[in-house]
Amino acid sequence: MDLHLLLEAALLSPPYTTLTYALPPWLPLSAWCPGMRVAVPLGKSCRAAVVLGIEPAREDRPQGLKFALWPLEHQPLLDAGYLELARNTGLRHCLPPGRILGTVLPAPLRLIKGKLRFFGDALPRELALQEVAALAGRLEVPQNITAEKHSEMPLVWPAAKELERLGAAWAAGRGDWSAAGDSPLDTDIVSLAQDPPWPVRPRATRQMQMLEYLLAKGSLSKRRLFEALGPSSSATLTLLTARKLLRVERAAVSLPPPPEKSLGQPRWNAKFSLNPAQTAIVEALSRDLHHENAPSPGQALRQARGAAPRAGIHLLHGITGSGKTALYMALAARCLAGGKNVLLLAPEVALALKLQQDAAAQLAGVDTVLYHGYLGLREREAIFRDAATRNRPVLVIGTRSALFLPLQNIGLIILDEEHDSSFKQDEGLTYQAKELAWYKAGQHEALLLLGSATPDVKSYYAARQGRITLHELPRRVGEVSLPELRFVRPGALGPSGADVSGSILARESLEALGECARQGNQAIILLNRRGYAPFMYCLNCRETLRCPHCDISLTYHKGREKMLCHYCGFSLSFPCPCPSCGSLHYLPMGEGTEKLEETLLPHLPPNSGILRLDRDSTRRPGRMEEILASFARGDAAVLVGTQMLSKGHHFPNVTLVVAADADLGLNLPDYRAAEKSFQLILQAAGRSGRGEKPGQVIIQTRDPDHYCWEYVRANDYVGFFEHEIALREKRLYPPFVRLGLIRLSFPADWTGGMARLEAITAALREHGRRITATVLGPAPAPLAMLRGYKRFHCLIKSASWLHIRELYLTAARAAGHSRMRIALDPDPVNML
DNA sequence: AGCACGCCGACT
DNA sequence: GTCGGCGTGCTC
Repeated sequence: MDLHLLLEAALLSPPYTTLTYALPPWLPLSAWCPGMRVAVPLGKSCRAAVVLGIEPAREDRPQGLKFALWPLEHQPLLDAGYLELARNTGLRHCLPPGRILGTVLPAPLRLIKGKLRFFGDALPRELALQEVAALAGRLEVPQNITAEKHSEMPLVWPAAKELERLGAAWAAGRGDWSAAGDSPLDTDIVSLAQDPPWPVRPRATRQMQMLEYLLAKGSLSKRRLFEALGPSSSATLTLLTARKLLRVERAAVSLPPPPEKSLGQPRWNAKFSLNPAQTAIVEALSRDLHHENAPSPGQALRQARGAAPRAGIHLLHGITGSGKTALYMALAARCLAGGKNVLLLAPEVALALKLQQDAAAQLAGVDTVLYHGYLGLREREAIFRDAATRNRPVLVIGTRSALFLPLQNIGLIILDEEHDSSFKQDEGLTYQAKELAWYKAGQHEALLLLGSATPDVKSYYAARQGRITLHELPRRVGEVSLPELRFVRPGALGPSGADVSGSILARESLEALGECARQGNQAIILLNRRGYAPFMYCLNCRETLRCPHCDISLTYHKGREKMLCHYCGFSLSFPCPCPSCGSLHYLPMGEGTEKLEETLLPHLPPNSGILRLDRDSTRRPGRMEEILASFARGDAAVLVGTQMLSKGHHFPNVTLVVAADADLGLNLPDYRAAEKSFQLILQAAGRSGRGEKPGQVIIQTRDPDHYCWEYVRANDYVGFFEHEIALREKRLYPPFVRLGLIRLSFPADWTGGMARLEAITAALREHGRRITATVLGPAPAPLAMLRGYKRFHCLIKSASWLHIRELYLTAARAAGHSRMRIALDPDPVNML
C-alpha cells in the first residue's frame, strides 16, 4: 500500500492528542483539507477530529498507521487562522490543540453520533462509521501472513471495491454526514416552571428528586434527565408536566435572522446623537478602523506567528453614564458599513442581552447574533456553522465564548467592562478573553477597543506605556450629579460576635433604607453570599456542618429546607441530626441574602416589598428578567442581590445603594483584592442616582482606613491606579512579573498523594533555582478539598512565560501517569 | 469519550 | 462455577 501522504488530526475528545493517520485510498486527496472535521478510528471506537495538516510521509514514518475513515463535511469548518489560534492557545496552556478545539466547539460538532448517507443508484443509503472501519480493517495486510490467516485474504478485494464506490459517490457530492440527535430525547428540553417550595407530597420521592435535580442543574434535555434519574422517570415527568411544575419545550434551533431584502448600507437611527466628546473619539477610532488595504490571508498568518500586531488597540476610560454604549454602537455601525464583522463582548449574559437590546434600538438593518454559553447545544451549533460560512456582515454580541466563533473578516472587537474578571474563564480551560481578543485582532488586523469606567490596572498601565491608545470620557451624559458616599461599620458580627439576632445592616443603613422607601424611592443592597446563613453551628458539640467532599461549611437555605455546599452542590435536608453528636439544635451564623431579606422587612414601611436576585432565585429560565422587570416597574422598594446586580442595569428610581459587606473582597488571597473591591464599589455606586434624583451610597466596612476607600471617596480612578501600580512594582506583581499557577489535585483517598506532591514540588524548586524563577508553595488551595480531591497550588513568578511553561512541563513530567491531576493557569485571576 | 479488561459480590 | 457491577487504563 502506498502511503505518500499523512494526515495530522487533533482528537476532539480525550485523550485530545494529535495523531497521524494514513490517507485512505478510497477517497481523492481533494476530499481532505486542513480545518475539516473528520472521523478517525481510535482503538475500537470512532472519533471526531480536526485536520491540522496534510504532510508528505517522512522517511522514518511510524509503521502500522491506521487509515483516517471519512470527512464529516465537504468544506472545512475552520480556517487557517482559527487553527493557528487553537495551536497558540494550546501552547500557552501546555495543552494539545485538540484539547482547545474540544472545549470550544459546540458539543454536537465534536461528538460523532450519526451516519454517512449516500445517494444515487445501487448504493447503501446509510452507513455507520463502524462499518467503514470494519471494511477498512480488512484492507490492512497483516504483517506476517500465516497459513491460517491466509484464508481471510480474499475478503480484501470486495471491501476495497465497496469503499471505492462509496468514495466516488462522496467525491461527486452524492454523500453527506448526518448527525444524530434529532430525536425528541435530545431536542426536548425540560425546565422548571415554578420556584420551590413545590406543592408535592413530601413522600413523593421520585417527584422531589426530579425537581431537585433540575433546580441543581438548570434545564436539561430529556436524554440527560433520564440518564441521571433512570428511564422509569418518564412517568414522573409526564405527571409533573401535567401539574405545570415542569415545562417541556422543543429546543429552538432558531438560526440567525434571514437576510432582509433591504440591501444597501446599514443605517443608524436619528436618536443616535453623540455629544462632541463621543464624536471626537469615534472619529479618532474610525481612522484605525478603515485600513485601505484589506490584509491578505498570508499577512494575517504572519501576524499570527508572533509579530506584534499592528492593528490599533484602544482603551476607553469613561465613567458610568458617560455614554460608552452609544459610542460602541456608532463605531460598530461604521465597521459594518465597511463590510466587516464586529464582535461586541460583555462579561455576562445579562449584559450581553442588554447590549443586544441597545443594538436593536439603535442600529437598523443590521444582522445581529447573540452567542453565549447558556444557549442550547443545537442553537450553538447552528450559530457556529453560520459564522463559518456567512458573507453578510454581522454584529455578534456575546460573552467570552463568542471569541471562538469561526468568524472571518473581523474589523472590530469591543470588550465592554473590560476590567471584569468574568472575561477570564477560571475552570477547565482557563483562558483570558482579553488576551485572545488581542491575538485575534492581530490576526484580522482589526481594531480592539477595551471599555471601562474602572479599567484593569494592567490595561491602564499598558496605556500609560503607550502600547494602547487611551481615550477619556470624563463626564456623565446629562446633568446628573455623582452620588454621595458614606462609610459605616456593619451591624451583626461574625461567628464570634454576640449580637446574632441583629442584622448585618448597620443602624444607619436601616434608617436610610426606611427613609428611601418612605419617599417612594428604590434601593439596592449588595451582599455576595446567597442562602440564609453561611454556617450552621451545633449548640451541643460546637461543630459547624461541613461538606463531606469539599470540607467547607454548608450554607443553610431556609426556603428550600436544605443545607447546601456552594461548590459541589452536595445537599442535606434540614433539619438533620448533627453528624458528630446527633443533636438537632443549631444556631445559624452569619447572614446571606435570604436572611437579609427577612431581617430587613420589619424596618421598612408596610407594603414596601423586597425582591431578591441571586443564583437561587434565578434558576428558572427567564426568572432573572422577570425580577429585574418587576423591580424596574416599582413592584418593590428594595432589591437584594449578589454581585450579579452591580453591573450594567439602569434603574432611574434607585437613589440608594448599600454594599452590605464591602470587606469580603479585600480579604481574599489575591494580589488584585484591592483592585476588585475598588471596581466593584465604584460600579455599584454607578447604579445610584442615574435618574433625576441625587443618589446615595453606603459602604459597610470594618476597615474604613484601607487605601482603596480613600480613592472611592474621591471617585479618583487615576489616583487609585497610581497607588496600586506603585505597590505592584514594589511587591513584584503583574504587570511587573509573569505569574503562573500550577494547580495540583489528587483523590483524597490516595495515600501516596502527599509523597508524590512533595516529589513534584522538589523538582519544581530545583528547576526554579536554575532559571531564577520564584516557586511558591505548595500551599493548600483556598478550597483545600473539592469534590473529593485534595487541592494544592504552586505559584510561579518569572520574567517570562517561557520559563513558566518550562517549569510546568517539569512538574507534569514528575507527575507522570499517576492519579495526580495537574494544570497550568497562566495569569491566574481567581485563585479559588 | 468510548471501549476493554479485570477483579469482586449475588445468582442459576 | 458464571453473570454482571463499575474502577482502571489505553487509544496513531
